Amino acid sequence: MNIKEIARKAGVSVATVSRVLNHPENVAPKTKEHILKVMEESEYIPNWFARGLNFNKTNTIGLLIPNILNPGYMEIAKGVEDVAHQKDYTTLLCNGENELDKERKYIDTLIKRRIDGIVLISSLLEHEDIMNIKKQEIPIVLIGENKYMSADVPLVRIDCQNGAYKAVKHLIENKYKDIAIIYGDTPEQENKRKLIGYKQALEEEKIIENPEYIIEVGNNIEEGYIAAKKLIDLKKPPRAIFASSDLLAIGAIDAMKDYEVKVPEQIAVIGFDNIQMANLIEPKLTTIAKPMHKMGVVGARLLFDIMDSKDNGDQIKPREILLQSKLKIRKSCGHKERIGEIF
Amino acid sequence: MNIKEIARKAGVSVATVSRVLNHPENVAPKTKEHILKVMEESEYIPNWFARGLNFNKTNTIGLLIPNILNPGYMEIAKGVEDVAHQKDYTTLLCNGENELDKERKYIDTLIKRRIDGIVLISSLLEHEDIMNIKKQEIPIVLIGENKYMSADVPLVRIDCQNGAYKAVKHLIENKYKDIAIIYGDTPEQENKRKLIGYKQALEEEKIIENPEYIIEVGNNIEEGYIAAKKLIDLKKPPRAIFASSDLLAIGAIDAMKDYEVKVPEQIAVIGFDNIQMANLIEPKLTTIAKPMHKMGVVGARLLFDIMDSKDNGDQIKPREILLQSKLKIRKSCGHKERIGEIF
DNA sequence: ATGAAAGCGCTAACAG
DNA sequence: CTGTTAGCGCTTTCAT
Repeated sequence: MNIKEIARKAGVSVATVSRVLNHPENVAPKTKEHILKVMEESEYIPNWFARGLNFNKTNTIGLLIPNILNPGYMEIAKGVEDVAHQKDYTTLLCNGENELDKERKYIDTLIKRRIDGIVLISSLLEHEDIMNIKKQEIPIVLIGENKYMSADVPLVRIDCQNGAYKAVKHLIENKYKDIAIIYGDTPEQENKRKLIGYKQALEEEKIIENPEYIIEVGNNIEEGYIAAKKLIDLKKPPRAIFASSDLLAIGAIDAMKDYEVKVPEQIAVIGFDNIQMANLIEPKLTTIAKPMHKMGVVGARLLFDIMDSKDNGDQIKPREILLQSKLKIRKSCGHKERIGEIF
Repeated sequence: MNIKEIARKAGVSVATVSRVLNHPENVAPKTKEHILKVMEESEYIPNWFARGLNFNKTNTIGLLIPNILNPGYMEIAKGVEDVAHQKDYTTLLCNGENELDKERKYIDTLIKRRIDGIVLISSLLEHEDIMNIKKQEIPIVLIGENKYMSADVPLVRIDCQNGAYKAVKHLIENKYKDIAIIYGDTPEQENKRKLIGYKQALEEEKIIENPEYIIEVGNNIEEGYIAAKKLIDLKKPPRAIFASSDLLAIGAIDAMKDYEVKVPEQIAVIGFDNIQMANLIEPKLTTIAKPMHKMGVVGARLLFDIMDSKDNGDQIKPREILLQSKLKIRKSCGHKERIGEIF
């Protein structure tokens, strides 16, 4: 069933049929009605390719994420999708699986399919890959700390420094002074920022940094465990630990359990990320929550802004949008207040 | 950059260029090399729409799932994606959000985009929706218990009856006899099957059913809690509970904690689904694990089979594929053996 | 082995 | 307000 047949059945020209599809205001109401009815009856669906060939637009954006099984990333993805869906765009979700090759292959696919824009979440792509995309004149925005970063690509990210600062401040407000940090996220940039935030908070309170209290590790539960063990074994162990990720914090708490150090009575632990698990372990983990969904929403909006301005031919300069994280008070820092929880 | 320009640059006709893309064996090696080089230099990317317009094929399948934030569904999705990706197909992931309207809208989008096949996971779609898809001659397969089910649409699902049977058998093997069931998943079909499996196991062991031990509820933590409370309060409480979902089991365990009933010492609890949380609560939940990823893989393979046979013009009759679940022994049933866990 | 040309289904400029 | 027609970029017969 194609436009020609509809035209024939309706006794009009293909142009008129096409018009009711694209500029219905330019068609006489009566003819329009009639054609619409014929379309309905014939269950006509305009050929996607033929339209695309004319418009050169797919109404599709590509979204590359590192891991679709990670609910955190999917929250961002949902944010992107929500915006896209509302604008009648379809989202092509690509699972890079944290492998550069896979990511590259997906980008190729996206370019081949002539998607209208790309959102990259924490991707491993390098300068040349990004340049490839830009060469195709495909609007692009990065969400989260990507491996490649520069001022010429728009970026939405979390203010990790401030997040870390807030975390440590919270510890201090709860009368902890001997505060250690276990840090070591990928990517590097975030690490540094968190460390800076930590130092900033200490400094502000005139607490002198203790190098023994600063431990850099890889980002997983095991290393959190090991690091915490080290801290416990110090001559003068800290009274509180700021872990730069919930995974590390969970590892740390695990170590405390094994060595019978009470959390938070003897040592307080605060994490970062607010992963689901944080609310399930005992004691429930106080942590810094990142606005994942919002990142997606803001990133997608930014992308659409760029796409629009590209359509209008005006130049838009790449922006960096900084989103703030939020302190989520639970039990692991012994604070009196508590957020209401499900069970 | 289009085929015409390449032809001009290479000093050949567009037909020849097109041939090196589609039937390279029909082009003289030398010309081929040359054209390939020109393409490379010009960074030529064939127009997706123009090709589609000729081939009438998108190399894309649609995948509708109820909730992208649910890692369980995403595991299935990953299975589908893995197969598709390997076959050089792109997957369009649609987040139905458990709303019929949204699902319908997505299906429309998919049909409009002329995707080559559809995988539906636990969808709410009804008979007429499915018929709509079939009318377009789009191959389709269902994964999991969908609202609409009939023998004329291929289906991949879990053998819930056997899963329930295995769960109850496990309890019996651990010397429990007074076994209650709390059941109430969506969708209905699964419920029934689990109840049947439960009864089957009891019967086999000549255990007489106690109607007080059979409680039907909605599928959430709270109702699990309430149901467990009821069971505790019985004159003769059960010694073990089979919950038809981990959510219910977790609610039940929660109730036990509140009313100081020891799990598994006083009452054993077994769940169903093996959600992530099952491994995080205390005591770790023994449960029935469904092969989610495999469901996706098998479903996708089935879809590609159908698509292939459609291309070849041969008829394939709809099949139902039944996948088995697996007992995951942890702590909540007091079994001696234990599966090794991460921490 | 290669080229000319028709056609895939639709849109839009142009003419009326 | 509507019809005619020239493309959009590519594939594929049919010649040569």
